[in-house]
Amino acid sequence: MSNGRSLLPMSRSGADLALLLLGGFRSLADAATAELARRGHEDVRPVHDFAMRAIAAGADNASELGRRLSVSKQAAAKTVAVLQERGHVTREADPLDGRRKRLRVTPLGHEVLRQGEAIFDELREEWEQRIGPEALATLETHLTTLVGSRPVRLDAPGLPLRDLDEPL
Amino acid sequence: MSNGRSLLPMSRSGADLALLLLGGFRSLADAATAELARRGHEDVRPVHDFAMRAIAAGADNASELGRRLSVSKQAAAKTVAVLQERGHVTREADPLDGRRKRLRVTPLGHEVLRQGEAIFDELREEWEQRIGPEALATLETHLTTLVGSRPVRLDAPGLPLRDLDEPL
DNA sequence: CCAATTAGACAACCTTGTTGTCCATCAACA
DNA sequence: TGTTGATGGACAACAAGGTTGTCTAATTGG
Repeated sequence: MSNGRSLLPMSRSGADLALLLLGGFRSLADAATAELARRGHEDVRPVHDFAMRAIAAGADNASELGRRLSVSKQAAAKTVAVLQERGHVTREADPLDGRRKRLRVTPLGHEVLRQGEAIFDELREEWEQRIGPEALATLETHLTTLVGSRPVRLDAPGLPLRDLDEPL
Repeated sequence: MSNGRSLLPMSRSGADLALLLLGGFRSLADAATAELARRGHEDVRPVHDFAMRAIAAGADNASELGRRLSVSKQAAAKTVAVLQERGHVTREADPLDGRRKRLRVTPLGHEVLRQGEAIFDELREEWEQRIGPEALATLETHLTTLVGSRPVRLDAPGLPLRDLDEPL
């Protein structure tokens, strides 16, 4: 009686659960990336969205961004470089601190953020229609309980968790 | 009554849902990788586990492995190379087909698989204890409905989905 | 028997991370 | 004021895990 439902033909292994979660994420992320591309914003990945969001939320220099994203400042700087190249953020010298380059999300960047958000919300609604709003809400509640609010890194699943540049 | 629970301070955005799913996966995967390392199997990532499982399940050459993992045969070959180097799989000439190198999971490889499975199952049990077995089962059922049984790729979330080597 | 397909090797490259080093600037304190 | 330490950023080198493209050898099918 280790499992009262052993008659149902469904996955009960921990590994399958993990794959299911990953599959869920990828479904959403891939669909969103594709849709964003269709709307004219090529090659915007979750990482970019996430980074812009952090910048908009106050991480206005590369080092700070790295800290928020739990990533080295060098990695953050690289991401910033591509965002800048695409015109999604600007970098200008900080008049108050000669070391800093102040980051700001451009109107174009904000537009991308807005559309990304809308697309994710549409996808979520689709899911609501498929399993019902209550079921989805419950799922979210439980996941929140399980995952907690630890910061989530967006990079490749399976990288070793290491100490980062200048740890807190 | 668009949402009967609007008083609860929880996420209702599609992006948060995605992050929650990713967070769930990473929680499990990171914990499993760490625990596996603690048990003496350093640096075994989900990709390796997944690949070994496919090999054990019959993908006994690199090209076939690539197909099963939805990855180019070259990428599969690289993975095989590290598995071989670690003594988790062997590669020997196929006597029936001079082109093929037949892959086989070694006893050590099987041991890693076994332990990995056990660890994931333990993690799942932990989750069961935190939200209850029924809740977790429901969550799995719903997720299965939503993501279906499409093959899930384990690589970095956010890579563009492209046509692969020698498409089906 | 020849043409097409397939397995694998090899090389070059991309992306997104990581270190490590180095310099300029700021902040703090004797 | 001046030295010392911390911080921001740039640059280079490298790793992991993907991708393509090209090439050879072996097998398979007409």
